[in-house]
Amino acid sequence: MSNYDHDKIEKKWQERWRKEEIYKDYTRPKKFYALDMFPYPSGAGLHVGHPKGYIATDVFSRYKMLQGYSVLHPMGWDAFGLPAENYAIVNKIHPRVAVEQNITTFKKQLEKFGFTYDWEREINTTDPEYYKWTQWAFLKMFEKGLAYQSDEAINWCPKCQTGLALEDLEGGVCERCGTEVEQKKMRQWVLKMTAYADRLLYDLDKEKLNWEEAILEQQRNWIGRSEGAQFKMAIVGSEEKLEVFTTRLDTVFGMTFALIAPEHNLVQKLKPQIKNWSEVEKYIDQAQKKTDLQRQTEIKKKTGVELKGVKVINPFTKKEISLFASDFVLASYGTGAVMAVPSHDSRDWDFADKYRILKIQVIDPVFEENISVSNVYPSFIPSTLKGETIEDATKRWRKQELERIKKGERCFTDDGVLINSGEYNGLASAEARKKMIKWLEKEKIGQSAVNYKMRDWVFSRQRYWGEPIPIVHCEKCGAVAVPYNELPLKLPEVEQYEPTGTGEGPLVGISEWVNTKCPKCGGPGKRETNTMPQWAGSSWYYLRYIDPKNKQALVDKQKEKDWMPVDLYVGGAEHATRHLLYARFWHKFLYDIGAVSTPEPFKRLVHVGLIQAEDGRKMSKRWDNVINPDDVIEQYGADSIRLYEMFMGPFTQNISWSTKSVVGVKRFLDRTWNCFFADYTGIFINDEDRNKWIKGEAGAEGVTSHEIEVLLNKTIKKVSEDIENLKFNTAISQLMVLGNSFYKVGEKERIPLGSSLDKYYSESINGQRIKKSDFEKFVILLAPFAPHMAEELWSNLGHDKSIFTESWPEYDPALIKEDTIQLPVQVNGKVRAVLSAPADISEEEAKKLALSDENVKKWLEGKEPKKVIFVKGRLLNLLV
RNA sequence: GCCGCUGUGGUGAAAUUGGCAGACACGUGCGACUCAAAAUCGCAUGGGUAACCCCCAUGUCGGUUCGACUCCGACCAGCGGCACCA
Repeated sequence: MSNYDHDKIEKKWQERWRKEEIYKDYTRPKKFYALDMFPYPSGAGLHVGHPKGYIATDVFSRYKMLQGYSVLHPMGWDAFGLPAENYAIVNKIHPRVAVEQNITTFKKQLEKFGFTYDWEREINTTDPEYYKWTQWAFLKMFEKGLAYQSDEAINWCPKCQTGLALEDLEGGVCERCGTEVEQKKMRQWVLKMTAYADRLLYDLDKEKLNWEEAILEQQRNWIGRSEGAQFKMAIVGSEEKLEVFTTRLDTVFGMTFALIAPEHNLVQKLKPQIKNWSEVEKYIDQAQKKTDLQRQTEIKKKTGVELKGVKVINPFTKKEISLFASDFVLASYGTGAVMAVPSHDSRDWDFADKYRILKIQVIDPVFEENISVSNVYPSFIPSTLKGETIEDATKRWRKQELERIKKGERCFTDDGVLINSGEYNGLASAEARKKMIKWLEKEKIGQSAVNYKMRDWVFSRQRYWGEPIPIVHCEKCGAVAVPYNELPLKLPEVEQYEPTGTGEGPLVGISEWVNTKCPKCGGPGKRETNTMPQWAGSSWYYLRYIDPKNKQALVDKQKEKDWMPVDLYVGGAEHATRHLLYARFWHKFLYDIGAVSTPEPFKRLVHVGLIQAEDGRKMSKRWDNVINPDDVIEQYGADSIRLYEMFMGPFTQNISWSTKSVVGVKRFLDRTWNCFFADYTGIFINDEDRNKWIKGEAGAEGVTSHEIEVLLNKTIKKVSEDIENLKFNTAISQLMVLGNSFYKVGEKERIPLGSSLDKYYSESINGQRIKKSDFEKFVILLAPFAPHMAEELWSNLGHDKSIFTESWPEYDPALIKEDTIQLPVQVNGKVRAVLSAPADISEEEAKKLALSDENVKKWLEGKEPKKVIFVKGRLLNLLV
């Protein structure tokens, strides 16, 4: 026996696992699919934060294996995209070469953790055999009219020199490089994600996704569904109509002007009528020059220009009102024009203030006797003062509101009851909206309508390092799909892959690639030179792991059914509205064409908390605070870093790394080893004695006290539950409690490591030890977290087969209850004594016991308790 | 501004979901072992108090309750998302 040499032992087991492939048993009846968000192999290599999520899925995978599941736990590389390309440009190296190098580094680093990845299923989004199916899916969308070309203005990053999707922006700047984006009109490919908006929203609930509420909420907000009404207003002296969308049709009688986006084409159409055209034109010019960022910083400063000579008729009041062009109206949302009700919309209020426009109050913040509160204020209860009823508080609040509104101090934006609204007076807002929509329908000028914040997915990039879009442009036939049997359409090798800046991709320079035949008519055609965005390959990769070598289909249908949906998906929260939205959309499309069998890809999603540097900042080369896992593994071992990252705090929380704290789990592992296998534990008389214990020979088998037996069973229960709930930190702390108690069994006989042996050998050794089978249960519980040490212990305990062929221990429900408990006794709610008592002690008994306690007597001051509160097995509270 | 999350020792954090606040671990102090140091082992460690009984203590203020880290209300601070979406 010897002390634990983590480096040697971990390498040994990793080697054996690779050889024996014990994880690749896919024949068991129960299946579990554990998925990590695959990394982007950057040049910097891994820091200790990256593997945290991988460790979690690995712990879960090993736990499920021990429970008898076939577990799919794959890994791959998301290697297309701007960062690889920019890295390649800076380092003057081809992106393909850079990616290959980086993957080698990443893989080497990951392998040191002893993960259960099935590397035969490794995928790489830049592999033509992989992106063939990315292109295939695109063509399917093209076939169904879901991939289309558009010339709308889109977000353009002048530094990355490419168009971007809405999801690629962060507060008006490019998410990658932080440059302010511009609006640029250009030809681009767009995926019709909005066609799936409702399903993307409703399936979050309907499919009962076990996702964190925070991420569900982010998706809901991002999709941003608004229900309302859309209607047309006549323009005096013109055939044109002004169509608006509103969620507050109930305020329509308060409309005192209307607003239109400056770039709206109706403005151009009304030019002959507009008396101040030069002024209007100037405003449009200015508005177009503004960046998103400028617009955002100017939120409070509303600007606009009246279209003089244009009058719009409010269909409800038949009154003529003015029309203004203003850049706070978004051309891309709704109809690009809105009705303005200054009394009940804060933006219209600001605008009306500036241009001195009339405000008419049409909503009373009140409820009449015959209208219930919930009808008017579904989510609002005014705060009450001391002793005040809700009714009183509502009245007081209403009075206050009314005064403010009358004084013109307050813009009231909640629902209420209609006033100044003709026949609709007295109706609650919600009811009024319904009736007004009916009226619009009857008059045939409008109807109910739904709008989304989410936009269609701008899908083309004017860059080199991405999947080529498999389309040929033909003068006669237009955009024609590359035939399926010609896929993959390979990305050609080029000398120059720097962006052109012209709005065309760098591929445009390779004439022998660009010039081709039209697949339809055989005439001259030109290939599409835009490439797909980074998010394309990651939108369906989890399907390819299931069937990575398939040449006939994206995934085999039976295999897909066997594994999908993903049972546990772990990754960063930053993907809430990007990857996770795209992947769900892509998946739903594949579902619709019958390629997959489930409407949702990820049944359970957990987001991993970031590991920050010790200084609390993000780990980054820039701050020189990066911790490399290789160094930690070298010093403390893979099991230690695995255990530490799971133990450092709640899994989903951001926590700062602390190298100092790693020694805590390292000590725990060493103690576990030293329990029975250190050179001189003292609890064995000699190696022969130890071997007897291992073989279970009579007289050497040891005893487990009832106390420890209870603790062991409790630990089995807690560790199982905690792993299920990804509460790894408390699972480990429970394992430590159990481990410490094992260690303490032989405490008196244990020799401190490095001590002079003579001194100890003179003392008696009584050979106290626990039963081997109980220690083995503990080792299995530890195995998902510290697999290397568990295997080594297991083999030292006399087993030939891997510990992962064993089964997860079950607890005995009879043995998780303690016989005696520490019963707290309170007097007037304060603990005055803690008494040892049988767990099932009755109230009478407990009271008797408590009344005999000195300290309890003292606090009772001789009085008889007026009331006794007894919670069985919990506490006793005496009130006097 | 709107939406969501979080606030507990010197530090990372626990708390069976309303029942002994601080499990487990880091750090620190003292002790054992050692010529010495490291490692290892033991004891202590929220604050007040010399100390016990005790008193105070889970961001702040209030409420419900026999009893609140936990539930309710208001506020404060921090983090994340969205941001003129009509």
